[in-house]
Amino acid sequence: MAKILIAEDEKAINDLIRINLTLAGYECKQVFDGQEALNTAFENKFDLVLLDVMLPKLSGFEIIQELKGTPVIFVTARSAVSDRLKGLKLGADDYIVKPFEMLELIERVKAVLRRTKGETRQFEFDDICIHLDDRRVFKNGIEIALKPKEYDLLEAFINNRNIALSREKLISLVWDFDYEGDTRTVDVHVQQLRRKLGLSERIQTVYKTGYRLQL
Amino acid sequence: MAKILIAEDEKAINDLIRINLTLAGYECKQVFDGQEALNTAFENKFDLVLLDVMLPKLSGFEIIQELKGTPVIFVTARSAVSDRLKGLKLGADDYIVKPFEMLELIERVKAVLRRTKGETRQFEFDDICIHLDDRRVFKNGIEIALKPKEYDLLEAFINNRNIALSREKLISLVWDFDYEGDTRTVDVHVQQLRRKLGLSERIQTVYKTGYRLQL
DNA sequence: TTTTTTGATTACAACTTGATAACAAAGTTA
DNA sequence: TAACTTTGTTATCAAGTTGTAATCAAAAAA
Repeated sequence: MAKILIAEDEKAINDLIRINLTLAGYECKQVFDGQEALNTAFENKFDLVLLDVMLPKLSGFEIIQELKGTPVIFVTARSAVSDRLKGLKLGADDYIVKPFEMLELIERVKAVLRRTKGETRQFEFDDICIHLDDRRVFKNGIEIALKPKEYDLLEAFINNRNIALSREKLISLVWDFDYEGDTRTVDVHVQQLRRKLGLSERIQTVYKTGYRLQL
Repeated sequence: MAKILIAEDEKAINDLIRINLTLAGYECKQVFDGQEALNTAFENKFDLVLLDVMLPKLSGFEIIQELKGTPVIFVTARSAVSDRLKGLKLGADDYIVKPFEMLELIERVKAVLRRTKGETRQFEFDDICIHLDDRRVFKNGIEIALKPKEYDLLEAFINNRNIALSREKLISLVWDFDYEGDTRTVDVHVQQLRRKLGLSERIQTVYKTGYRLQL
């Protein structure tokens, strides 16, 4: 379980973050000013630091320079564009602007942890394994060469699995979204996926509607 | 346009929220105590409820348990961590602590609505569950494949349940509404629904009139 | 440039749907 | 009861939808 340091001086926000990250399964430590943040970070090894830019005593910018090696997500008040740029330059792994959706924060935390731990994103079902990072697809461990459009279509199906997607929707997801009405393009590509990956059962035709990847 | 229920006993704050959300393009309904909130929520379908924790008569905590399916943002003056945790556990979609910036509230409202838009609307009776968003029907958890017209007819019955519908009315609801007089089309489709879903009892024949879905 | 690959489109085959007809069964009236 | 009306059910087939191989222009690679 990853350990996260929350450095944020507004107690209400700090608490809210802690509650949500705890619920999401992370172990959290709260600090409320820059000096405390630095001391705590030196005493313990954290997998990630959520760092408010404007902290009492030491600013986030000053702290990040000392945190070499530890991933950081900057938390900034709205609209300070220059702050964000500065933060990223100084080595932040991501930033998030207040006020933010908790789910968004959790997604970013997950993403940074995934990235910094060198984990690869994969998606698997049946005998199919999709390496999302390098866009390669394996069936029973054997790589199946998909053409770019075919892969894009597959990813669209995965991201919208279990729901029926109209041809229009698929075109807007995979193709450059303005598109004249009536073509068989989607159909042909769907057939390719079915044939190459043996997905006849999984990619279902929804008559008069479109297609659905059923998992 | 999304409909939002504002449950907040301090009239000044309630009005302030209403004014701002109305300006932001939402349709608002104001209530000032917990009992009223619950009643109003049952009478109408809201896309979101802004729920003060400390309401007269019924607390936000008590109300949220009854509001299954409707997104909730808790509004609280307390900063007690345990309150928020309790709220999140009970299913609040987000939290906002008074005093708050109106812009922040609007941002959160937007975010929650965006997120919950994807939620599935379902209609259930007996052992039948209808997923309205993806037009799929389950009986005892097993999907029953309905043809497009069959599904349309079922939805027409659901939307007009407990009242007798003439064949003409059904045709105007389900078919492209001009239609010459005397065909057995509706009858045949009604039989399909009865057979596939075991609705012989529920879809009643009203002699000389039409059919009624009796729930 | 030439060659190769990609992928949109066409054309037609195969399949699905659902309106209708035909007749059986059930209900109504006298 | 018989005569008649209304509803239930099955089978059929035209229209509409989807599957698929072949073609060819555009893009990418050599």
